[in-house]
Amino acid sequence: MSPTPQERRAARHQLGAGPNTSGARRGPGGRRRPITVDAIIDTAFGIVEREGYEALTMRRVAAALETGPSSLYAHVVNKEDLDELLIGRLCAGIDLPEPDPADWRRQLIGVCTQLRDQYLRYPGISRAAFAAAPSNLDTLRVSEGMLALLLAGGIEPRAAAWALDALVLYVNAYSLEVSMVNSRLAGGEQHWVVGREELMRRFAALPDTFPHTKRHAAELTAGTVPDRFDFTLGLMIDGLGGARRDA
Amino acid sequence: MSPTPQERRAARHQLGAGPNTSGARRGPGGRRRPITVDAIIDTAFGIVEREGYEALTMRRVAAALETGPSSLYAHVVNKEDLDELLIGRLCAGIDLPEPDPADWRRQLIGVCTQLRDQYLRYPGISRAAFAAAPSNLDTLRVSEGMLALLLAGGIEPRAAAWALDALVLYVNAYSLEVSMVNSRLAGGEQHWVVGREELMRRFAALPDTFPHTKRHAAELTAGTVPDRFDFTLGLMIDGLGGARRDA
DNA sequence: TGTGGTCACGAACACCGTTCTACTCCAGAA
DNA sequence: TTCTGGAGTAGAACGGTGTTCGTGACCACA
Repeated sequence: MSPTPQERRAARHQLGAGPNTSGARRGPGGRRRPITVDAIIDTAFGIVEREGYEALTMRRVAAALETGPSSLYAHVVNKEDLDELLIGRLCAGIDLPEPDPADWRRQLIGVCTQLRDQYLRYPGISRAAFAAAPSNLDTLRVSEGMLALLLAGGIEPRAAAWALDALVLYVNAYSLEVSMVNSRLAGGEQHWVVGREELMRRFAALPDTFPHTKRHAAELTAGTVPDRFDFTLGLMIDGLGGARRDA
Repeated sequence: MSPTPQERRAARHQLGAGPNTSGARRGPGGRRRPITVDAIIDTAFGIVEREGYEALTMRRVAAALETGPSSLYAHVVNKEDLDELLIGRLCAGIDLPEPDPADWRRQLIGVCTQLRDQYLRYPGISRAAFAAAPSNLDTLRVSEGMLALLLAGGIEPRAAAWALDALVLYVNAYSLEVSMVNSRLAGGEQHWVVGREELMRRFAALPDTFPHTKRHAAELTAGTVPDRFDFTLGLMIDGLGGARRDA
């Protein structure tokens, strides 16, 4: 009766009319809490939050659940499937505002910032977001919300659709890069990632083949990381100015 | 006398004043061509070009060189190091135009397009570009060239530096996503990636919770993939309009 | 001719995702 | 109450990964 993992995955991509099957069944005697998809997702999130996406392994999840790796495959098709479930739940937690035509830019930036913060909370998970198919219902929900904001801002539908793609892609890429740099800063003792002042010193010490990089070493290394995020989002959204429907 | 792989890596990041050591040493009797860093890079590129970045394995490279995996570690520190070498050589092949203040936008788009085409020629290799440190001299050369174009366009240095980051990040992300979709289209027989018409049909069949996605299914799936690339680049570069130095 | 050092390579270690197969345990039928 | 079937669990194993260790061959030079 309970659907096989493959069926659940299909439902996730096709139509959300599934019965949801949220009744977490457990034995009355409570001998040992049975493995559920939700339990798998929870422990997976815990691992990623603590040790990063690189550490997210089927074996690690199974060990945290005090079982063997093979037990997971009764609930999850794949590691790829697990990734998709994680991205889905992450997207499900995003607040989508009611579009306000007078404030759509700030609203849009707010959604992107929520996404970024969630991605950064689980370092490296945006790598899984790259692989997530666009037909997943949870990610589609976020896309729909962002599309609504763009349309409320009077952006022409075709430009809105393409800008949506660009924004989502940038948020993913930004989060992935920040996560990678952070993890290398934390993990390696004497790794190749260097601090800002060291990077600036190194830029200034470059040969004369790099005149602009040398001269503007200060600007190149200036600004906090979130500053750059806001800057780029502004860049893209302001670039949409020419694509207004009423223009 | 010949530098250890670690020393070569350090030289790659610190100063390009190294003697280059391009003399591919080989035995006069020519019993068997010795393994060189260049030979490793060449065969690695071949593998990625033919079978994608996922197939790039130390063992695969070693097998193509008719040796064991451990033989590579005398010339290359790591797989990460090999990745960096690949990105470096790829960047070394990029043509950087002499900045023309009247044509800097087209020139900049041209450089980005070159990067994209190289990334797409070696599917999935942009994943390695994400991990490449910005202190690599070859990637720095490309950054320098793009920075020169932005400055020639009269963009304020700080905005130019941040826009540079944003552009490079977007090109990487775009290439990675396109590569992933392509590989899934080619590899899986009945995979989850669906064609455009099927995706549009599925969008149109969504429940009423997705009104905008339903209504604009045509726009959402319209346009070729390179069209979207040019659109986003234009978005970002046009958004720079307000950051002109002379404005 | 000897010798030292560089390089190559087979074997092994610890991991990974995934599958096969046996086994437990409980719900429902007789 | 007993039997039976099936769902869920788990151990062992397969083929793959990056990386290291120790051994061995080879060539340039003293």
